[in-house]
Amino acid sequence: MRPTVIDIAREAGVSLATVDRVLNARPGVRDKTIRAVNEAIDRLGYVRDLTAANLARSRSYRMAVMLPDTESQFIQTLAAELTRAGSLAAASRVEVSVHRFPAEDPHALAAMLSALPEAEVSGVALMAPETPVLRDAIRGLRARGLPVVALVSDLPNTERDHFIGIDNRAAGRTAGVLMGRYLGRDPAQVLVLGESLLARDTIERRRGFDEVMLRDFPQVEALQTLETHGSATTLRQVVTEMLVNAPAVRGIYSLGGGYRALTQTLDELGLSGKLVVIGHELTPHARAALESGALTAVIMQNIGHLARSTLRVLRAKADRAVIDAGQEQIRIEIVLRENLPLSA
Amino acid sequence: MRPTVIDIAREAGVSLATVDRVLNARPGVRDKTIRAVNEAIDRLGYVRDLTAANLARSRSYRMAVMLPDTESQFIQTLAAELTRAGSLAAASRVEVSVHRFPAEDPHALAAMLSALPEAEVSGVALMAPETPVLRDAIRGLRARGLPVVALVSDLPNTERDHFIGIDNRAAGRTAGVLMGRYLGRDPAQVLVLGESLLARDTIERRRGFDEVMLRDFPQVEALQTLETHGSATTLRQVVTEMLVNAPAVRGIYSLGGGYRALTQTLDELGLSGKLVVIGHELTPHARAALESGALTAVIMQNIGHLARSTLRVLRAKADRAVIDAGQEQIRIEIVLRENLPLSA
DNA sequence: GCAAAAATGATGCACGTACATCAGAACGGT
DNA sequence: ACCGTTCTGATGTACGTGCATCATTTTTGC
Repeated sequence: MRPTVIDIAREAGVSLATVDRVLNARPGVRDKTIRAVNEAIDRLGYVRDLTAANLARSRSYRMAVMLPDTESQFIQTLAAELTRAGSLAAASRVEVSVHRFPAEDPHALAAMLSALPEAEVSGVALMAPETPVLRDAIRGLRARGLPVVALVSDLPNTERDHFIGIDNRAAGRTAGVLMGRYLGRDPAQVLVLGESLLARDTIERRRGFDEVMLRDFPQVEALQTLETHGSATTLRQVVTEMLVNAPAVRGIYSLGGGYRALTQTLDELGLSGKLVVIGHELTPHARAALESGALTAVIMQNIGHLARSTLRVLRAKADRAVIDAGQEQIRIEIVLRENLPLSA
Repeated sequence: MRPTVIDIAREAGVSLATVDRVLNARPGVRDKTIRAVNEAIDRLGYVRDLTAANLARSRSYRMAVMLPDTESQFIQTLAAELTRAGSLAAASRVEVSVHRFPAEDPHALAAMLSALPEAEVSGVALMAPETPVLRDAIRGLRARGLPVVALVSDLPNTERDHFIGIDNRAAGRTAGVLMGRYLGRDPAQVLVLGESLLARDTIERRRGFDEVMLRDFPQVEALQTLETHGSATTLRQVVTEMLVNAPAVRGIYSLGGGYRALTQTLDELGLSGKLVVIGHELTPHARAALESGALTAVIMQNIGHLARSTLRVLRAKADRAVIDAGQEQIRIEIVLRENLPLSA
């Protein structure tokens, strides 16, 4: 049988109340006694039963997740996965509420954060660009004792407890090295597409991509980022124009999504499968394009993992428990047709 | 507040005992009453609190894992990760015992399996080649009500409940496509190294590799697998001999580990960084070789994930709970220097 | 050596469910 | 309407820990 607190008390020659005080770091215990209890714990190999502990605490966790109201495939999937992870975690007393804020309005987000019902929320995850207002809002949350984690895009200069996501610069480097090696030794040009030049993740990826290109593949010229503003028409227009006028273009690097418009355009130009095309995020269209050969590789982060990790980390932070770094690290995954995951 | 069984009883107009009978599918409840209770459950959105349930059941799980006694880096890491995952899971009443069996003796494994203390074990995971004896042993375990999962290498023709690992053929294809594209359009030869030609995973990888090579890269010739028997001396000998005599060799595909001897040999020949070298499993030596450029890419499965997944799946099976397929799928990961994970 | 302060003990309820027992109610068949 | 069977209710204990209260002991400061 597993030892319980009662066994510890007997072994250490103290009362149950004292063991409890030691276990929960409550005041009013002499150092000597603390040591005696800890030694008993070690001797018996006691491991606190979390299920019982949580039950007794009758603690439940409500995690608030703030996402921009952008309607990109990525955000939508993330929201869905968070909700799904939340419904599975309901059995462990974790509830998730996903909130959306106007993407371009940091003040609105800050207002939402300070309006969170203090007593009912035990953790906050947010995906937002770093602004002074947000920094203050996060400091306010932390002051109220709430753990805060940055999601997808880091907030390095704030007091966030943790970052859950990938290093986008490294992701860009990864895309770069694949592009460079796939293109080979001959001189070539690469088209770079981005929805918006302002998004931090896009900038970071581009920076990583260029870094590798300049260092390892001087024969490849990465052209200036073409902005599509998320519009299929714009994308088709700029891509067509570039490809018709620049025959040296042998690769396309898409910093974001927009696979449908891109593959369609390539198809129309009769170039499907003839260029090295690398993008980010494995959307359903990206899957199809990988399978057909229109898309060469996708750099992705596992969104389901992202969602589960968020809940686990927030919970661990709320409990002041340790985090399994290995489990929570989000990998920069390279997806080819050959290693396509079976499901989303 | 979350509804509890008491709320359900009140809502359905029945007693707590009846709700309990319905929840746990115990006999002695009329269909009509069952329906009434289930409707109340739906109306209130009741979710059974697993922590309380398990506590009350005072249920604990002992999972037995059977691994071959091979001393490869991979197996050792797997064993370590399983133990680690087990110590973390101890807080949730899960215990893990890792057993080793003589790699070449299926009868010994079968004997160990049938000797498992029936009442004290609630799940079995095993990594072993499929043999008739093993098939029978697994059938025996299942008959005793124990869930059985295959680990790393599948046992498709047995009654195992689940397989946790990657499709090695797809992993071989992934290595193949990287090799082919990295080598470019010029004719080239590829050296293929394997520790043993008998291991099922090795065979599958080789098959996947050849499949892609023949289909997509006819200009590349994959040479016959050179057997190293896990010996550094043999490896050095065969690799040196081949590389000196065959100047057309521009790539090396290592079906298993043995990175240290390989990079050392390449170094001696002054070929470090000049060939496309692709291998499997991210050992500490592989990390170093990736960082130095001696190794081009590694195809891996996340061993920590493997271990955690094993425990989660066994537990879910023991509880007859549903499995989150997305979370349990082990990915075929491509690791380059650019997307090296921070830790193991 | 005494009072005040600090440390410890004893105890009991709470958390949400599992499970067992026994009494009593509703049911179906004759 | 009677009986036996099948359902249902009422109740209590248990699981391992959290947490609070109050009594008691030990330590500390002077």
